[in-house]
Amino acid sequence: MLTKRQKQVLDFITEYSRKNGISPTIDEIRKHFRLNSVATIHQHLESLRSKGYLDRLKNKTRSLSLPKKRSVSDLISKSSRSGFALVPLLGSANAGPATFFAEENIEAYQKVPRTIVRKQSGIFAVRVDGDSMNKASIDGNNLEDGDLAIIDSEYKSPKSGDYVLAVRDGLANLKKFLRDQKTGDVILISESSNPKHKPIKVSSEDDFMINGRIIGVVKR
Amino acid sequence: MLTKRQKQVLDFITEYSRKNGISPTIDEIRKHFRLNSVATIHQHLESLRSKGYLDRLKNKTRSLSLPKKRSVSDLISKSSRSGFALVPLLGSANAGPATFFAEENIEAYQKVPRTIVRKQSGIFAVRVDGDSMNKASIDGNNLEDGDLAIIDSEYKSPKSGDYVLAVRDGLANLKKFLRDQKTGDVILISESSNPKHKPIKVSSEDDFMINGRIIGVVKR
DNA sequence: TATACTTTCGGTACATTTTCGGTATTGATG
DNA sequence: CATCAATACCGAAAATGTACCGAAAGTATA
Repeated sequence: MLTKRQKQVLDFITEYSRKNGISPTIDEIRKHFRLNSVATIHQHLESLRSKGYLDRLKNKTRSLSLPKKRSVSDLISKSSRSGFALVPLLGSANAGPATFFAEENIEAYQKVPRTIVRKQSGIFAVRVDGDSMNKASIDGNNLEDGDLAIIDSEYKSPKSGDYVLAVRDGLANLKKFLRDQKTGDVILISESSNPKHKPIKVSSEDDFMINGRIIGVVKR
Repeated sequence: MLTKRQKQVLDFITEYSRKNGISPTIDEIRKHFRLNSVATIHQHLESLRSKGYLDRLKNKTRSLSLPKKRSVSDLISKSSRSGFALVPLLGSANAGPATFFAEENIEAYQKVPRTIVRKQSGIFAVRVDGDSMNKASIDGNNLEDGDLAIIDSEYKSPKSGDYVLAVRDGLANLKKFLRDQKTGDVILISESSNPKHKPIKVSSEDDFMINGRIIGVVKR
């Protein structure tokens, strides 16, 4: 299909674009190959275009682009049009340290009905791990092992009775949030069939923070 | 596609907004680039807007905002740049009817290391349901309940010994594929610690089809 | 209304792409 | 072997696009 030189040029454009976020100018390509005329590169680009390996606009600088790969990005845009949102799944709650709010820790992008997720941003999902909340009810669903809890991370000042993702001493947990009327103390409840999960009273010295509210459940 | 300068301006706006929670004024952008006329910046903003990289309100101070669209496709391209692919997760194998190869049934987009997925297309994931393959070993991993099997759907002519996603009478199953040397018959094996799973001999009348080969496992 | 911003206008300099006519090299083919 | 076709390359000029300017006019808002 492609000649050796054409492939070299295409590879260079691909690499350059990946590194810099924008495509090179013809002259930059010329320099890279230590040629003397931009006309040469221009010809290669024209060949690549006619063979379908490259898209470009007339007379526009840095307008080279690789033809779309049909598959994934197509599906993505379709899903967001059709009543679903894609929210990042950030591992398990009730499990590891709460350092997981980093991009590297996105396991997957979960399709969630728009009936649950109405906002555009600030939403993520965590996997429910264990039985500590299996009697909690969110929109009629309880939170069982393996389910996904959908979290609104922009809701950080919970009211008594809210279900939240709480981080205490670096550990993330799904809990019911209660505030003692008199003392103002925060109490975290496990709503579980398993009596070993006791309420936790948060003292002011604790390294404590609410990471968001549970706004829905996706059953496994 | 953006020009170099346009990209610089967009990057500055993105950073500034992230840091300050509010977008910059045109004059602040001008200062940052040490230019002498706000008209220049104004032009860049107009270009960015017309290319869909920026939303803004007329005559409103600090009304620049990044369109929501960009986030997902950004993540996609980022994830593919950083050693991962996003593959659609199409429900459970060993479970329902094999009608799930439809777009509506995508549950999520799973991040999978490029060490497993080397191709651009034709890859999807299914959830392993049950213990029927828990003694199978794929790259040293066995297939336990809740794991994800990564399938290459463009590999439809398996060799004896391959692990495959097979569909028989409308039911999808993960199996080991064997072909009888003499008769040419196809036999599907469950590699399980549970002896109740018996080998299945496929007769030519069966509605039978190989949907792809298991190329990897993502442990849960 | 004062002032802080945004928008519009006309114009310059420079950067980049496109076009044109032409040479050199290679490999296949009658 | 001569020839043809395809590829790779060149230099220079023409055409187009991009980045920038200063000044003035228009809008939002305290």
